[in-house]
Amino acid sequence: MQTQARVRKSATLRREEILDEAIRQIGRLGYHGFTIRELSAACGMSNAGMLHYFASKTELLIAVIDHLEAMQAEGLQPQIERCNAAVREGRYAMPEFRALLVTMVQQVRLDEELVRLVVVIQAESLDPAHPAHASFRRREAAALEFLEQMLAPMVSQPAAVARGLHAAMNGLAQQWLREGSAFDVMQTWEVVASRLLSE
Amino acid sequence: MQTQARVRKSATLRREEILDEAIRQIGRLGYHGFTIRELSAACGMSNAGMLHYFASKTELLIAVIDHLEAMQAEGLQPQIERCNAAVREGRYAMPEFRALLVTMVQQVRLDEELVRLVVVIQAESLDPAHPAHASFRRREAAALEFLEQMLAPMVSQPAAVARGLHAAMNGLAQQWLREGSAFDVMQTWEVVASRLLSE
Amino acid sequence: MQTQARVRKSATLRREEILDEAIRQIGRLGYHGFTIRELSAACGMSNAGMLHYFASKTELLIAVIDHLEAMQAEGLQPQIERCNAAVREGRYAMPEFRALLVTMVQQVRLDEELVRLVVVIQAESLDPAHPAHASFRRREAAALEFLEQMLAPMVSQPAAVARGLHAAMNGLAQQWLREGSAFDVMQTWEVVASRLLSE
Amino acid sequence: MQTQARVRKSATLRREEILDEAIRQIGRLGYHGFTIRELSAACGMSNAGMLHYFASKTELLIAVIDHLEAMQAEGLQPQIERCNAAVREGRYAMPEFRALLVTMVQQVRLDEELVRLVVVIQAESLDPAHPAHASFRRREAAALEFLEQMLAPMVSQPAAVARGLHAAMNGLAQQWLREGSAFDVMQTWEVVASRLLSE
DNA sequence: GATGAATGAGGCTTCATTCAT
DNA sequence: GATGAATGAAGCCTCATTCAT
Repeated sequence: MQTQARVRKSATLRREEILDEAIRQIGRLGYHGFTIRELSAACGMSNAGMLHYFASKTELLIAVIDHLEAMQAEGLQPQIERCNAAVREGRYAMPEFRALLVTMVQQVRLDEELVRLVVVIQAESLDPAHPAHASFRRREAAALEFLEQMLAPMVSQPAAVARGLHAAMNGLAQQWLREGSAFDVMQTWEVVASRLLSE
Repeated sequence: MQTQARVRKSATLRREEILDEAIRQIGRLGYHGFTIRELSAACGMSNAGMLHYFASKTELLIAVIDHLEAMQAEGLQPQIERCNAAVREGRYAMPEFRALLVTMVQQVRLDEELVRLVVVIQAESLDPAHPAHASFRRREAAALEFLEQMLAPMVSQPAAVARGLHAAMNGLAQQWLREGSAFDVMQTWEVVASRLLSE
Repeated sequence: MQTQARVRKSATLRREEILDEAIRQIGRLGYHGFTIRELSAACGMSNAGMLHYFASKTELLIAVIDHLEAMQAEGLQPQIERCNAAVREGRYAMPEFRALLVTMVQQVRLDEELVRLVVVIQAESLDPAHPAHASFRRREAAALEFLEQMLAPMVSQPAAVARGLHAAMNGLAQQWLREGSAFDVMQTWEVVASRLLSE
Repeated sequence: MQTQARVRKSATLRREEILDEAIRQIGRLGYHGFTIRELSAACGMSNAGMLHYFASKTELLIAVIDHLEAMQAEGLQPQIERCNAAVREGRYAMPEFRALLVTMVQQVRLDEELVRLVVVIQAESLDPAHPAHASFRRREAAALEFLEQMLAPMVSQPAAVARGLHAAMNGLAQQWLREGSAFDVMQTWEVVASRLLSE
């Protein structure tokens, strides 16, 4: 009866590995559907070994969301900065804003797994009892507020357009995930965004 | 000896009751999150009694989706018919089409629980292994196809606009559910639809 | 791959069987030490089958204690009644009281397993966080109060003697359990009780 | 580069600290209920760090019991010596013996935690499979033997009185622990011991 | 001297389901 | 038509322990 070879890795590396696999599994099955057992198996470690890094299923979800938030912020920060700069300088920020919107949708193509996670948890977390409920509520409110603020000098109904952009972006991402990348998101988004922004 | 209070209800009635409660629970917790135990408890019956009507968890989900499909079709059919009629008669169907779009979004307000179910299962069923995967894929494809077909004579990029409308509708529904009906969907939709449809 | 033969018994019978075995196991290992797995195995049923009758480990303990209380009350009730009667009638209740004390200690010999349970849980439940803490506190307070009340007309320091009787009874039971019934409890108790009661 | 704050303590000191905390925790939860994790946490060290001093849970228990034995012996030795001296010198040892008994019970008040440990493990170790079973059996036998031997020239039924004293002492300690020191043990003991010893 | 990483075993409990009644 | 009894599998988590560092 031989014991499984004990692999020993650095904590940071392990955590990253785990988060990576967790994004995949939670993105596929949601918080309710994924299991620690399968996750740890996929990470090549024991059930208990996994809980050494993230003490509970919920904690894992939180960590994954934090990770996601960080990654998305990182990718968007420069462009957001450029928008804010334009506003500060009193310039008409439309070009920067459109560039930002394009970048946001590009993420869908660049990191499909991350987007899948967002789309799945977003819907699952509608339940007030869901551990990510508050977090995603805040997230959405912030996004809508930012969009509206940017749109204020550009369009006549900034609040509605902000909601429209946000809604369409998410909806398109979901279409794209469902259809197995069978259509050109970027081009579709080009059309949709143009129409929503044109007065 | 007095007759026991008649708790025995007609099968059809019971099924309807169960489906009703199932919509609520699956809409809140998804397929993975809901449990037969809680569902049957909420229906005032035993675990096994419940499975007497729907033989398995999956079968229940299927039944719920069929029910949902029927209800939504019922609500939309007249308006769809009017659209098709206009097309058949060679008329410009825009007014009928816009009326249909408005009705679709109105459902969000009229039957929140039904919409919650759709939104939640839609996202959860992105997973190819999900029991509703195929069904929702078909559903979405059909919707997009119908929209595109209707839009063909109206706008220059019918496919993209169809996707935009569909995406925005779903996205708005989700916003509305998350924010506890804190904004005016109908008005927002008015703005969004107008912009997506205007050339 | 054959499934274990499904034995089906009446609920009351099962519950009794389970309680019986639970008394044995909890009496040996305490609440912290006994496991549902072993208990259910000893009852010839599955882990989950066991929880069909008692929903949790704690609930089982409570049930066992209730059972124990009932059994002990049943055994002592007539004698207690006789004591109370003597008091009511203004008689000197010493003979009845001594008979009661003897009966109490006799239980130790008659149902060793029950006594083992009491002795073990009594000590374990000193911890305020123990699920039987409140119950055993009440139990002891009631016993002491009853004893003191009975002793009031008989001895000069009824409170202390009550405590002494109660303490000695428990301590002797424990000695008897530890030494494997290697001495004569009844006779020892005769001596101890006489000395505690004699003025 | 500054030297890390010296948390490193002498091994003996650490051991003492651990034993001290172990007395508290085992006294509260028993051998089955206490966990190495909580114990080490309370000692401000890691799980593994703890096992560096005591290689296993059982070994810890043994060490705690040895410690306990040493402490109790230390407190009682002079008085026991005085008793033995009296006997050796052919004197009537009653005064010395009664002083010893008083000292024994005084311990209950002086080191509540130690007594709690004794009371809890005493009951838990009734189980022959308990790691302290043999040890506590020996301990009790020795105590009873000593008491009986001392009592032989003093009372007519030395064996029974020895058991009575031992039983009452333990029982009173338990009452005192359960009721949160709500009564005067010393005074109660005075009464009980007097009665047990008077012919 | 002490720790973090890792594990196998097992803890309680829940789940969907079966089956006899 | 409906239920209570029962189960195997699995779920999350905790435990004592080992081992390399």
